Amino acid sequence: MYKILCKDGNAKRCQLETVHGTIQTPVFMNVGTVGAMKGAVSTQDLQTIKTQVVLCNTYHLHVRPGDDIVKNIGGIRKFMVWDKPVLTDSGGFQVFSLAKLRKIKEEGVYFNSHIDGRKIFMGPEESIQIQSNIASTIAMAFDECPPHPATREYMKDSIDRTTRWLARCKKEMQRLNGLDTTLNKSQLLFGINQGGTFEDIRIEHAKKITDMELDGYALGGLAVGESHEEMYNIIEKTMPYLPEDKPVYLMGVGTPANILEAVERGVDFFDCVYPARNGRHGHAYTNHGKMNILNKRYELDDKPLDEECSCPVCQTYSRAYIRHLLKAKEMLGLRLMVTHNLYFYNTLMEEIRDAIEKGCYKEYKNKKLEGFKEEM
RNA sequence: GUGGGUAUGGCGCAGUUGGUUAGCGCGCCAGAUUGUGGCUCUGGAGGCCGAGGGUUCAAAUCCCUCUAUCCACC
Repeated sequence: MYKILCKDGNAKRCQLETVHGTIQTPVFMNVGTVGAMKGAVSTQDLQTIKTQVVLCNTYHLHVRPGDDIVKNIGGIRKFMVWDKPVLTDSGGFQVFSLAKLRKIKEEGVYFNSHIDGRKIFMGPEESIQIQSNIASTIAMAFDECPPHPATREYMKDSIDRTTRWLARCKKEMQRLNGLDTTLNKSQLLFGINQGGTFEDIRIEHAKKITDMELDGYALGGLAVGESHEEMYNIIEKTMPYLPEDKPVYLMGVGTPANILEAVERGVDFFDCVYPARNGRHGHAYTNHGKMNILNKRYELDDKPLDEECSCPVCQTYSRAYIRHLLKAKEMLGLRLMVTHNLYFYNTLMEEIRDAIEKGCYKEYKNKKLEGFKEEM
């Protein structure tokens, strides 16, 4: 079901066939943590901005509305009215991002809910059960995303536990996919490689999880504070130890430049909160770099966010108007910014796929990176 | 008209018994943010403290006059 269509250097143009449709890679998954894109972007809007996969979060959906409710309604895709693939993150990242609200034990993680403080236990089995209830297309293994920097000792203990958790995830997934009551019996499971910036730990871990024969693999624990060079180095050093006939997902990354570099090193899947979060905060991504629309210089600017962009927002609204909406804290401003940014990212991925097919990825990448450095 | 209150950056306010370069919130101007808590954080600009005079080594702070404004009463 995962096919390599062509390669250009290490850059891969592939497709992943799933029960919910075929994903063309490299792909940027659009983050909709609680079953909704932030910024009032509807799943109807997603059709026009070329979204292929929506990423939801296990922990967040478990806390609210509850995965039992999602299952009762018929799964997350029916719930949010989105018939294409959905990937659920396992809650592993919340081990990192909600560090003050949790305790890690061998059996799993004890959280205090960020909503009402109540105790929540999530281990590998629970995470997979929740993801099965949500009925996403792809489930992620429950891991620990270790902090950066971390000592060698901490990192070794952490990835050993993550490996043990992965075995439990796989076992639970096999059990659930065999039950008649399961909504998506073809749910895929991706394992997550960890090891921080320690090359040898990364490689050792990559070998171990490759042996466990999962449907796909992810590089986790990157873009958590290390430099870009360290991140690119880890990708380069680790990729040879992950199977080439399986998709690879670089979790939580990143900027358009990060994505261009990672694709060149063979990565298929990406996701990042940047286009949505930075959009809400006034940053528009354009072919000429990142623009802070809140800056005074755009007060009277009647040009679109990006003159080379053909998204519905750029066809209609001016920088000055969008700036005004954000200043006035109008919801429409957030929506227009996020819509444009997601369209920009999705279009970037389309161009990347096209460049790989044409065998001119390197030239495309360099030209693109030059453009990002230009001043508006 | 009488009595009382208040005048401090664009707005709203702190400024202790007078004591070094007058603070705070919002706003403004910038910057961060990488498997999302519609957040949060970090910088920066901007004030002859209503006007004039006096007391004092020293006044946003005490005294006098004026101006503006608010409240109550006639």
